[in-house]
Amino acid sequence: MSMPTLDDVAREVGVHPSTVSRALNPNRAQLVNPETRKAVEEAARRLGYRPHMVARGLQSGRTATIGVVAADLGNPFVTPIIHGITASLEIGEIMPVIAETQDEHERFSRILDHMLSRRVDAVISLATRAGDRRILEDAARIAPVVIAARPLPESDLPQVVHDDGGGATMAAEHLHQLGHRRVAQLRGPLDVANFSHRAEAFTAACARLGMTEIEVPEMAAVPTIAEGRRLTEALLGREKEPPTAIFAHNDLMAMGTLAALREAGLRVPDDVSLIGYNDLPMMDLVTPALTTIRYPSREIGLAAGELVIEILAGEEVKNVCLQPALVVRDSTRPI
Amino acid sequence: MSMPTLDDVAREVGVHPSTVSRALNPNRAQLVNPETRKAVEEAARRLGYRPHMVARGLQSGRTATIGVVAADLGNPFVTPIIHGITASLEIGEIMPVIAETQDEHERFSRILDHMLSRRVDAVISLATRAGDRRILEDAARIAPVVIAARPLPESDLPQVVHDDGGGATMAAEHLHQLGHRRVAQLRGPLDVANFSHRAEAFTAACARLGMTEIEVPEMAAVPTIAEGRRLTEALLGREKEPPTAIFAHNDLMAMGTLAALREAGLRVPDDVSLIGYNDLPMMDLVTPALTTIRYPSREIGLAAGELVIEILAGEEVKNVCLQPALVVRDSTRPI
DNA sequence: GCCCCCTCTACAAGCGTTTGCCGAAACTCC
DNA sequence: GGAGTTTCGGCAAACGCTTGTAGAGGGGGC
Repeated sequence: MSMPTLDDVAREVGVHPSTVSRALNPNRAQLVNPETRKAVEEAARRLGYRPHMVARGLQSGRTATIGVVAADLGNPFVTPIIHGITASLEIGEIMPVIAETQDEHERFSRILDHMLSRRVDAVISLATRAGDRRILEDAARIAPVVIAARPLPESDLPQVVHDDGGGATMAAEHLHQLGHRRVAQLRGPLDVANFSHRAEAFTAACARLGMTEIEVPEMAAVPTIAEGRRLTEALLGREKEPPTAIFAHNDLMAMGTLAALREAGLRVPDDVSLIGYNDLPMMDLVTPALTTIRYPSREIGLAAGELVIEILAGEEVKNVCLQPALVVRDSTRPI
Repeated sequence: MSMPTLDDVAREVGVHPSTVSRALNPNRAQLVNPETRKAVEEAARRLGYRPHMVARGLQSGRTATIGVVAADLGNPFVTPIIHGITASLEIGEIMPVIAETQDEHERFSRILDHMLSRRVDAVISLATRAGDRRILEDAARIAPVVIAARPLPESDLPQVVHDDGGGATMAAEHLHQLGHRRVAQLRGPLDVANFSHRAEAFTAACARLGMTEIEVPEMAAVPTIAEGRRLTEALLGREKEPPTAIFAHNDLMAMGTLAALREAGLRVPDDVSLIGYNDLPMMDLVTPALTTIRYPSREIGLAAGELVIEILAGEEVKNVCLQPALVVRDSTRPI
């Protein structure tokens, strides 16, 4: 169960541990005689020596580890982001350490503490909410923090985000172009910046385009299928005449809307057009195939990983903002 | 950027670092005078002291970290498992370190090496293939290894798996009960034990129930939507008369089958019944809603995490085998 | 009043690396 | 052949923490 150390290899070869260390370190290997080096490598292989990254980390201050804070790994939206992160990190042999906040502030704080304790080389927050600003900025004084997926407005922290306002505007324009004039949006929790941006931009676009936005006073606590259903039911219950189109702040809620509309005897897109956000996997397979705004999840993850690598290399970095794209399928149609 | 250490706190209070260490360690705190302890805690808080887990890990040999090896985080099948793992690990304040093999053996081996180098306290392999037996058993001599999701047959390593044979049998029986007599299965890669078990059990059940199994000679390299489509097209191309029902080894392939059948002008379930495996999220939302065998992903993850905790606590553990369940929806119907 | 015991804290070693410094040997050059 | 340079490798400190040991001081029992 216990693994050989540098000392063991050194004893085997008959040299000093520091020599072994040098021989095995590509950057310093030219400091040792090729023959010794060969002998060391040979012995290391024979004994099955593996560097003790923990010891190295203590000495060097680097753990080749980054912390990834997600809100909820059960949400199909986050996986592709993490997938992107691990893909870009692989080159640097960095591995992500993952934790979930469940969107609870206190838990977020604990996780950040924990990660700093572990001396991760950097942290990527995918779970940022408006109220988390303080703890994130505090953490950033200890280790580099990258904000990804959910923006933190007006912050100096490096960010990898997406033009949520642009996406919501696309949605509004698409509906307008199809002739819709009475529309509604189902909002996600507004302390997640993506949703507040979407909400504002959509409302602004409605005003600009002369569409009537039917108020849906409530917003989702957690933007899930169940919440989409609930909000839709509330909307239908309140309005004598439903809107001709609904913009759901994400695809999950859109799925709930679909179910609620169906139950209310309304067909999509014949009676009501529906547009989502994110373009989750399989959204082309539901019926009707969902018109949505594509959110570049994997690319966000990739960019976040690359940003981290640049930061660790000491480079000057700039924020990244990726663009949405309208994906027209079958859930929207001309009025 | 540099954080206070035990020494800093000790200096602040005017005691020896070891006293600080004890004062801050709940298990040993009764060894120090309550007043000193109070002073220490106070100073630690004031300075923003955080224990250096790396140093502690070097000393204690424990990193409170486990390695999770997945094949591909892009596959919606694995996320719920990881979700379950992090949920169960949270209690022990253990965090998972994640890497992806992309189902490449060489990469798997590298990752395992890497994780052992990091001195993870244990490894959970979600990416096991038949050819990985050796490296896993070697690794298990260094750190506890738990096999989850994909079984490793006839191994002494602790496993958290699922009765794939039972699930495939359920599928066959369901089809038989609906009156189907000519059926086919689309197989995943057989060096992943789940698929070989499903394949064997399905074939056996067909024989037992007197159903004709139409051979699909090829199997998927990677069981994706595209592969499902490809296999289905191959099947349709070869057979003058298609089977009346198809069992796809997972839902992803089933989605591909659905598309291929539709393109060939065959309706599901009217012309061909289709049953998948896994019950991925949203499979109830596609059209037709997919009949499938539920795979308890989250529970597998939870159990794997719990198993790790027990192993680390030195307890004797036994394998876990969870049961599948038939989920009947709209893609199968009586002939 | 002496001894013993108990409570509390200090000391130091050790976990496995890395790395600056120094010395020994070998080589170069005239 | 001697001075200077290079090459190679050993030594030891340091990274921040835990923990066994030991010692100082105080209290209690007789």
